[in-house]
Amino acid sequence: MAGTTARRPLRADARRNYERILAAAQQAFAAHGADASLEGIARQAGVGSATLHRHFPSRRALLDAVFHDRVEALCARAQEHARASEPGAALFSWLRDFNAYAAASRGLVGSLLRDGRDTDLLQEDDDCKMMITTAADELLQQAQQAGAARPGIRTEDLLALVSAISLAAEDHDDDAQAGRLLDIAIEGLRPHRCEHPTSTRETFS
Amino acid sequence: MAGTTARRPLRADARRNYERILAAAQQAFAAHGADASLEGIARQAGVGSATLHRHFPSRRALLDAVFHDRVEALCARAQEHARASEPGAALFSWLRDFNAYAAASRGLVGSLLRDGRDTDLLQEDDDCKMMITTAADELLQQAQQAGAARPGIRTEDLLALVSAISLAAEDHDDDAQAGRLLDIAIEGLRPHRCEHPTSTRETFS
DNA sequence: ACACTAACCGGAGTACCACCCCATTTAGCA
DNA sequence: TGCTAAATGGGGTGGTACTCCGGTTAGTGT
Repeated sequence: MAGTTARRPLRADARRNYERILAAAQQAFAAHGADASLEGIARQAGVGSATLHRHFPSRRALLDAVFHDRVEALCARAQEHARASEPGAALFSWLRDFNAYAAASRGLVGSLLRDGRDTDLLQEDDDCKMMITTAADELLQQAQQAGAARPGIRTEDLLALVSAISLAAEDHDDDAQAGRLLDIAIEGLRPHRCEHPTSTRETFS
Repeated sequence: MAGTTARRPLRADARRNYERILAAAQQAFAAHGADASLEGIARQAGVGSATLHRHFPSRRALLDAVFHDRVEALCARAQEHARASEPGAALFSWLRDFNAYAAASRGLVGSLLRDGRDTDLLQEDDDCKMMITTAADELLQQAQQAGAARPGIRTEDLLALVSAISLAAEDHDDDAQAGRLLDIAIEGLRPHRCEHPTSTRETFS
């Protein structure tokens, strides 16, 4: 199930066009945001619009493909953080990474985290969201167990919050703002220090 | 300057059409979000699309007009809160009001708070954003002076954060989520209680 | 080397959309 | 009641997403 890659080797010309479209889309999304013209991407790639729509049935699918590598890298960093730092620092550092990745590739968050339920068809290849959710979930749980994050927080809310922040900063094209908003959010994720003066000190070994 | 209303009495039929468009837009935005078809709104209002574009040069202008009353009411509530509660509670209650208003009228936040700098023309009648900014600024400053909110926070960031939250919850159409995210954000706005044990006690009279 | 077939292509077509031009209509006033 | 400036909206332009289908080509079997 979930046969995202290579159900059959794909003919040489098809693969060539696929790559061209991907390259053009990467440029276009970077230049004009996630709602760049698909028609224009096809033109730029030197293929007919039908070809684009055949390879990528929805704009969402195209964005997914374009950002797949980046998302993979981001999730890899989550594991690095988890290995290198204590749980709280790992989570918070990763959130900043998330923000940085979002700022570096416009439209990534807006399209990847935005729920796909408005599109009538179910996303079969929604790896990106899945990957990020898994990564976030692990970091959050570990942080919560270590007492570095409030226990009430849900993974979906955490992701919604940081992606909302990245999206907002993107709209205002103010990268510094994302950092400031993230500061506030992170402060809000921390446990209330004065209310539980006992349990927040030790680090579980 | 800033002649937003009635530069000349406006002919009777013009005003009639203006109102019709406004009513149709209100319905359409509620039903299909802020990116409802303007063409459709004109059709629904029984006027030509040119008439719509004459009265409202940009989608933004139409949204501004549609939500003007609601924004006014929201700002009025800010003053009520300021009068009735202590500064911190006033600010936080108002943020929840903000969220509730946003949830009640889809597209309000997304369009009103989204910076207009992508549209080439300057907004001459951007009352809504101005009004909200003013209201938020006052509540925030009072809360900060009373030590109920961290001093580093900027009004623009506060608004960006809460509107991002409302927007995110709107996208997921999950009203409860907005509340949870707001909880986190508000916690992040509060001063670090343990770090400044001295100055947070007295209330400026 | 060649032919055959399924995979693949892309131009042309449909159905939307925002926005504008300008000939026509109409409200308000003398 | 007649005049004129204000207001109208049909229709045009140029853009978008997405689909159909006749033609082309890659890969395979012989």
